[in-house]
Amino acid sequence: MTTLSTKERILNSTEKLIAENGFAELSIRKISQQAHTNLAAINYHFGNKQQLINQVLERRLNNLFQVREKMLHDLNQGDSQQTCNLEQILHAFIAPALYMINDRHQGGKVFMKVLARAYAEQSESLHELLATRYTPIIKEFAEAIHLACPHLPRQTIFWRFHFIIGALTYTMGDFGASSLSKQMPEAEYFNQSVEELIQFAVASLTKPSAQ
Amino acid sequence: MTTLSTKERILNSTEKLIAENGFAELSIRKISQQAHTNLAAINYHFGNKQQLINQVLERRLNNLFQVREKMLHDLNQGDSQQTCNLEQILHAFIAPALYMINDRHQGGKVFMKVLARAYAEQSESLHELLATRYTPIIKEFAEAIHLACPHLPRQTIFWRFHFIIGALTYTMGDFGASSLSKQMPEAEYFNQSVEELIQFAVASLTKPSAQ
DNA sequence: TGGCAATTCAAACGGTTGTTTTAATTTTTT
DNA sequence: AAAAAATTAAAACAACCGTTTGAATTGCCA
Repeated sequence: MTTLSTKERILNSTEKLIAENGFAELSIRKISQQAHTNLAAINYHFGNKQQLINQVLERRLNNLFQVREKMLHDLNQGDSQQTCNLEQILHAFIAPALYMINDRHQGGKVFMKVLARAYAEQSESLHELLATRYTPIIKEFAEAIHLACPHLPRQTIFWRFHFIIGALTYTMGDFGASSLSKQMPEAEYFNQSVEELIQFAVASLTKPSAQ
Repeated sequence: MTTLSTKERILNSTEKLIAENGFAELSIRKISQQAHTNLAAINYHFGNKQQLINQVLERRLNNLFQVREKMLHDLNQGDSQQTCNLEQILHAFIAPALYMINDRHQGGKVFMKVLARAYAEQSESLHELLATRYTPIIKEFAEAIHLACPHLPRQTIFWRFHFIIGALTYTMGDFGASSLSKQMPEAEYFNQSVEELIQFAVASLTKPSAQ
């Protein structure tokens, strides 16, 4: 166990508290207590509560989208035709998010609940973050899917990709609370959910659109 | 405009405030103000804040699941084989939720955001409500899907139905906040989302599992 | 080692929170 | 019309909220 800086301890504690009790019960007093620091340290390091929450989101989202983008680009690199397997594309989008959950050391498991909650709260800062910084990557993925699924109209792809993101977000927030997880070891449940979600996404994009 | 009872006005105001600002900013003072009543009226009619929130959830969920169940049973009635069209089954599950959103008079549009937020907050009362009262209906739907999709193992169906519920929940919470909606009239956007989501769900259950 | 900057700390600020109490008012019943 | 019950209202409760202030402490560079 390495010693963490005050700033890091505050970020980790905030993440944990949001995941456990939601935004409604979050207070900087509880945060400072959990982080074994003083109340004023939060305002000193982050300005105010909202900016602290923003940094909790940014810290991990930057990493997540970076990994996704790298995995997608590595696919294009290997395939000279610029068109790659649909399953690989969806893997590049879904797996980093779920692997993040399983990585206990980085605390990603905790963060994914934070992310799901921020979605639901329609946090302005999160919406802005996604709209400004991450839409380019989302569009890159949509474009790659379009190349892999020429049988589907562009608009249908946007819709279905939207729904896939929904299923992913919902599943991430559900981890640890699902009744299914009690029927098998957690690790097995996790691995299965990754595989099932990817297969689900592939299936949803494979069948030609009706009409 | 009929005159509503104090109790109804409190329920409606609570629903609206959660939908607009989330649970984090919800206070019974804002509720009583919006409902044009006194602060103490809330505790008088509902006991405390949490019980009020529970009733907000129950009021509409009871109706939603009732409609879903009726539509599913009507399908089984008409089809003597007990096996009915997959699209019809998914329509019976998805459409009532989205129609609820579009029904302004009943305020369902507002409620669906509340529901999406309660999901994300992992509200204990909501989880209990879903686990005790509504799992039977969920299982009925899963069983109907199983009959309509004999090519898929039972467990795969449970997974994919779970993901479909995720996509539905995510979409419901997204209404009014999506950037897509700005590109076309709201009514058209709504109708299209219903159709696209059903087609998405059908597609995800049509392709045989990859094994 | 002295001095300067960065950080931590305790204390207090004004406001808001959910809930309770007590009195006034309305509605219903006798 | 009188009495009883149900409902609304105003006021106060203690507890907690996010933020600020100013002094104490630490770490770092000269």
